[in-house]
Amino acid sequence: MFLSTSHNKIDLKCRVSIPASFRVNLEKSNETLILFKSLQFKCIEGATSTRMQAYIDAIDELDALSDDAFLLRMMMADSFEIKFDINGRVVIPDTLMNFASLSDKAVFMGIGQSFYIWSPTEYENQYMKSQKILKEKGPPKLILKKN
Amino acid sequence: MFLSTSHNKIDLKCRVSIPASFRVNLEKSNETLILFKSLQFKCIEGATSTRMQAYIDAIDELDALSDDAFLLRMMMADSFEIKFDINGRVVIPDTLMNFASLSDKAVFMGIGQSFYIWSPTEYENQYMKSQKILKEKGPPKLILKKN
DNA sequence: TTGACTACCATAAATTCCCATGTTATCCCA
DNA sequence: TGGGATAACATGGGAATTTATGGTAGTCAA
Repeated sequence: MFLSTSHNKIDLKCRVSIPASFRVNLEKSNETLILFKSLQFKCIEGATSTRMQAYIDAIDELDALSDDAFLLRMMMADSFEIKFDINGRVVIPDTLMNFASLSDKAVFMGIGQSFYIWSPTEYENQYMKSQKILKEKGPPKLILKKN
Repeated sequence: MFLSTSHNKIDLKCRVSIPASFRVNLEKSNETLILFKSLQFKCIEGATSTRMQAYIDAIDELDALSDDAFLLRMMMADSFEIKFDINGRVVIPDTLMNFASLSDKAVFMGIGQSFYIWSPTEYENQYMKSQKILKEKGPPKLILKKN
């Protein structure tokens, strides 16, 4: 489970510490980390190789000739298998730095099965948006049910 | 089941004892504790990892672009897997301290499947509110499900 | 030989672990 | 039933570890 949010620094070599709890999560399940462009947002998504496979399988379910499938494949093509240094840092590939408009700060946001890496401003926007939706529409139905 | 209410101290390191009965509850079922921002109140909610996993699984079931999925992912970002120290204390993450306006006292309130952590003043407010509703509207109609 | 990349070392700050202590609750036996 | 012994609990503090991050030296390729 990837949970919680943390703000880490990106240095001049595009190195950044992956939050310890995320790392532990990967080590526990003995998984490698994949970074790729989010399909929905202007951010990087991080997931285990297993989870990545699930995405790829989902694409196969689509009509192979459809525009959707085409777009998804193009997005997936920019995915990277990431190695850690001895201190738990990774280097974020240029392509992804640009895609997510990252410079010197990264916001790591655990969303359960995977996590997002945002630029601080983009993160702020999304957070505000969530607060607005929550105010207007209230919490998701399933939350209310289980209480 | 989490039941009863208790008032505990939060120290300078943001540590607080989880009421023993709650702890026993978690240990018995061999669960880890998750703390997160309540979607309905200005308080922290505590739940088991199993329960949280159910929410995570639910995200995949939803339309990935829907508001509900969006809110649930945000909820994960504001959730923390919490470890106990040898004395049954936990550290409350800064984000949650701020969200619930906690400083040096916490009110633990068991509500069955999960529990709330309030600041004393916020707890007082909610309690008064419940008393007022009870007076005006009378007790709630409760329909029990058959097992 | 330069530039990019990788592996490793160093350090300060934050976090975790564990021991100590007072207080409350529980037990047990007269 | 009273009261002392014992255990459980809540809380404080300090030592040890982990984490995030800066830096340097070595490696490979152009």
